[in-house]
Amino acid sequence: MSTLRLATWNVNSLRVRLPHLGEWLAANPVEVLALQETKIPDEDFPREAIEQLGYRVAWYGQRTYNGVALLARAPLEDVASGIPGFPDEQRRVIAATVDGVRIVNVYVPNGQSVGSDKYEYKLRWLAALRDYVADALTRHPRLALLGDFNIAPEDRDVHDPRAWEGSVHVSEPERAALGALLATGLEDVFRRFEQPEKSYSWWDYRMMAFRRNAGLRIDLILASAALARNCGACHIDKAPRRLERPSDHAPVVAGFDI
DNA sequence: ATGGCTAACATGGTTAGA
Repeated sequence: MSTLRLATWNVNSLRVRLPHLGEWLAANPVEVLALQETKIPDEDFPREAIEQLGYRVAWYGQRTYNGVALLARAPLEDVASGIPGFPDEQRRVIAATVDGVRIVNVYVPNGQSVGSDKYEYKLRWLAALRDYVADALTRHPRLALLGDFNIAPEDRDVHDPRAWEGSVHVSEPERAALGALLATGLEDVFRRFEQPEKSYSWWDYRMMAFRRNAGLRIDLILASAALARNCGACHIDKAPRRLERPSDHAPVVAGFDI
């Protein structure tokens, strides 16, 4: 029996956030960390800088946009990039098996605005992800799907549900797509535990949104039943959002007995 | 009021994020 701590963090440029990443991992030596929006082409990935922090790493990135990486203390096995059968130039998914647990790290498309081409892409992308995860679950009973989902699951995950009503990140089709993901046999482990009211993981850079706690909870850790039942804790760490030049997202952490 | 910040790319203004 050991503890597997999983974390997810949209760093909004790994280059800019490397100092924060080093500080955070020193204080929070999780076993696995899923990063999104690395914004670095594969050939320029700062592998040595990550390894010096004591982690192995697998990455799948591109210039300027998107990009994901998986950091782990233990070896990353059966690394897979993208969604099989869903050709996509945008690099948003990387998966690996760590300590016998399948980890799928996702950066779900933003969707821009309801009805836009990007919104339609987001829904198509989520449908493909559902099929991918459903298939993976048949081979990996212990599976975690974590990352930036760009969907607030419920109104309590939104600072001002009235203002956001019907808009991208909360619209009914997006929430239905998240529901279809959960229906494959996954659970949002954050809600297994008592949490502070108005818990969010993202705050706009503008209008002093962080100081006003005007945020959304869109960064999630979903676990299969076999994994979720052994989840001992889950929390959002707001500390890095208070630093100088922060990411607009905060890390989310969950611990599992495996 | 569709702005407001931040990052990338480029080296000033556009694109994108959420």
